[in-house]
Amino acid sequence: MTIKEVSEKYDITQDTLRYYERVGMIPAVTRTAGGIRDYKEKDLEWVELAVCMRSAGLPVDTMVKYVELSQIGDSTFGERLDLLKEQREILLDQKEQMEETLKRLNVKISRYEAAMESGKLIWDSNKPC
Amino acid sequence: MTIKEVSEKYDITQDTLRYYERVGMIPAVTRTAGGIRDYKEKDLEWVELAVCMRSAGLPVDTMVKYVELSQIGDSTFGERLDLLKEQREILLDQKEQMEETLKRLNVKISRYEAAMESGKLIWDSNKPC
DNA sequence: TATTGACCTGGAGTGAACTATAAGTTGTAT
DNA sequence: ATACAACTTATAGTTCACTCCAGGTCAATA
Repeated sequence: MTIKEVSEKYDITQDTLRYYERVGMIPAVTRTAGGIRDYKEKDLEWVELAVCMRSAGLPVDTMVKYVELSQIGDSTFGERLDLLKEQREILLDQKEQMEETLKRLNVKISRYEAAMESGKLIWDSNKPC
Repeated sequence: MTIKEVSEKYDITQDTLRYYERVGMIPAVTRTAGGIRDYKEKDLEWVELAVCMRSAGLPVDTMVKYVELSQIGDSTFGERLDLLKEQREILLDQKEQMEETLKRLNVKISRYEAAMESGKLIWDSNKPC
């Protein structure tokens, strides 16, 4: 699969795909004799994982670390498991923070809707809401 | 309340507080005769809102827009409501994406745990998991 | 009144994650 | 064989959200 096809499949730019490979967020991609990238099944799986993790805000550094450990081999199982668990904790915290903010947004939206309906303010106008 | 106290209360730096004010993410803070910031109740509420929204990843620009609309007055109610609803949609999407990633992390973690227990791999070692 | 520490502004610097550019190579269609 | 699009690398530039610094002002204390 060419870089163009992969970029379309996962909706990221070719530049980003090359960047991910360059910094080690995915292992070296299979190449043709001429040096052109030819993404195989295993390459695609790494890309898919990278895209998924980045879309949740997981730092590039962390994925790089994970890939490095994977390249070393079975001896790094424990470390990889620790890394994954740590990231899960971070994501859970972020999710909670997001839910907190969503709750606030909902309160504000309700107030605005009530205010628009009744045609008048129901809170001090120089305060945020 | 001094900037030092506010920075401690909300656990952000004084520089960040000044930055938020400078870019308009919070309205101009009350000052003493000598020009020193003296955060009043309404200032604190704006700070608190800013911190909450930022912690969920809402862009600074968006908060700036919201503050600008608020300064204009009641005529911008509709626009503010639209802005809040739009941000809610974005946050909900992000939350979904996060849940997706969490699910993946959980699958990976389970596999690693199973592999460590049984002492052997249960997936192709050159694939991500 | 002098010193000291907290505060002020304007502007420059930083780190993360891309994103763009230039100059060259590969591969395909005529 | 030649044109030309799609690829390659190395490197520089951009955006976002801070973060730091220099040089100056304000205010409480000895």
